[in-house]
Amino acid sequence: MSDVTKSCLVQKLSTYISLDSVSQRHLARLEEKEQMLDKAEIVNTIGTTTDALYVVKTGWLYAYADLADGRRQILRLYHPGDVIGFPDIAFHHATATVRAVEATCLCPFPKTHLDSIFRESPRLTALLFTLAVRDQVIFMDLMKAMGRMSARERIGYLLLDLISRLRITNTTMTDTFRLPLSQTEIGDMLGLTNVYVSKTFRQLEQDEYLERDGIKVRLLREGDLIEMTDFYNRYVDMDVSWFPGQAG
Amino acid sequence: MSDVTKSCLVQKLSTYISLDSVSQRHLARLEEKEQMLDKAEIVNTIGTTTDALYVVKTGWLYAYADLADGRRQILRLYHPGDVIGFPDIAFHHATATVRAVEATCLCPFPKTHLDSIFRESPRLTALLFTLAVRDQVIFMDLMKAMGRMSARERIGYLLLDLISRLRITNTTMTDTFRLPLSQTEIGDMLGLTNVYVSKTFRQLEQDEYLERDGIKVRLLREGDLIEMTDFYNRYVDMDVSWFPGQAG
DNA sequence: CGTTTGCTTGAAGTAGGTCAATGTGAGTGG
DNA sequence: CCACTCACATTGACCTACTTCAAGCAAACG
Repeated sequence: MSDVTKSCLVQKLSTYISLDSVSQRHLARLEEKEQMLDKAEIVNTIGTTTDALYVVKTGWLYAYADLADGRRQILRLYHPGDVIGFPDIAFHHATATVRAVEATCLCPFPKTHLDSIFRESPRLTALLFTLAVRDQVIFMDLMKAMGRMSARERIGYLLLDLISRLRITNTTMTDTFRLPLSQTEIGDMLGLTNVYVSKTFRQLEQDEYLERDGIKVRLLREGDLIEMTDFYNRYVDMDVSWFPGQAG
Repeated sequence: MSDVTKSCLVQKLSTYISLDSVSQRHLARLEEKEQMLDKAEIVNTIGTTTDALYVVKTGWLYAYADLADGRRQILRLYHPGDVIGFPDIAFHHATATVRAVEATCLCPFPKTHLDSIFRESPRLTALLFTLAVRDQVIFMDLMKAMGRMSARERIGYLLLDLISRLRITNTTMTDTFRLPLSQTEIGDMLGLTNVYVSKTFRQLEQDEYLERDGIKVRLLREGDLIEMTDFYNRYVDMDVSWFPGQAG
């Protein structure tokens, strides 16, 4: 049982619903194997075929796509307890390249493990489905930021999103968190240049929205940031009331 | 049976997998009722609670979010055969406002109908899950466009996405389609102003990428547009090979 | 200890925004 | 059938948020 309780995946999913033993057994199968990655190492390349998904055990990663002329868009970030590769189960070829931000530990598992979850655990299925559509909502929030917000607002939005995600599993976290992304990477997430990210960060610092200390960021006026960016925390407040009941 | 074959939902889903009679019966339940909407009428407002989802029978609609100062982002478009409201099943409150682009017919159904699909039809569940993650991929494609592409590229991307979606159900369509969106709405989808949308459209016309005739658009050099925008058609090429088999 | 990677800062350029005027077709009431 | 309105498209002049280019610096790293 200690193995199960150590799993970030189980820990993350448990914050939403209680997991019966059948569900826990299904989830445990997803973390049977381990694979270590160095900083900047690539998990899977866009356009290649792959049968594997991954549970993130430690470290941050991101999925991105390149344009022909070198422009790059980072599409999503993965933290411990997240599953990499759901989008790819819908297609024959990987739709994005995934790269490790830092040294990382992953647990690969085959697509077919999902199949058995769909057949045997309606409750877990409902949760996975709900998380998939919740991710859609989070993408739409981000689209609102990218389409209609200034650089300052976008960066504020990103910081709020990050701290909210980290709080899912780290309930003791207050206003400070580790941000292991370079400013070029932040720009590639938000559609900005590294130069302007730097300038905007300095401004936010000067206006006392935040403090930085190396890789650490401290949000000084989170409430003001929330108001500035019209931020809504999608990581709490999920509706699980309609889920099918627990299996025996 | 003629009722079932007339359903855009069944028609759309049938292009991906064969639907057994159990699945068809489940889907038929989603279109038992009908509701008409006028142009510009609102389906549900952001922040309100709702128990209903909707199958689109005829007409276009869109979901959007407003910022405090009047800026607006259109988040997604709905066409006949699409389901409105999946994102909302994850939350207690609606995450966006949905409005009819033109006169529209919807079929409302309660969340609980999904529950029974999850329990009784693993194959349909797998399809719905796959469509949800496919939508994620489409959002990420759009994010790439919004984050890293010029106005010209973004508009090209939108036109390609639209024509590809329309081709799912209208297999005879060639290079011309009806575009009932105003330039303000197109701008609100792509993070541009109506003024610049107008200027960019004129340029695209002048460079002979397209022709316009009132509400109709004709793509003259679709291949060049695809290359320009690095477009990948996500509406074909889905992987359904891993789905659970058909029920009896 | 040289090299690389990332952050900062400034100067100059540009894609797209803002503002404002004009045109135009679709509806609507008389 | 006409006059009026209204929503939408177009166009031009001007503006600015962000980019590009370039240089200098600090920290990490082999």
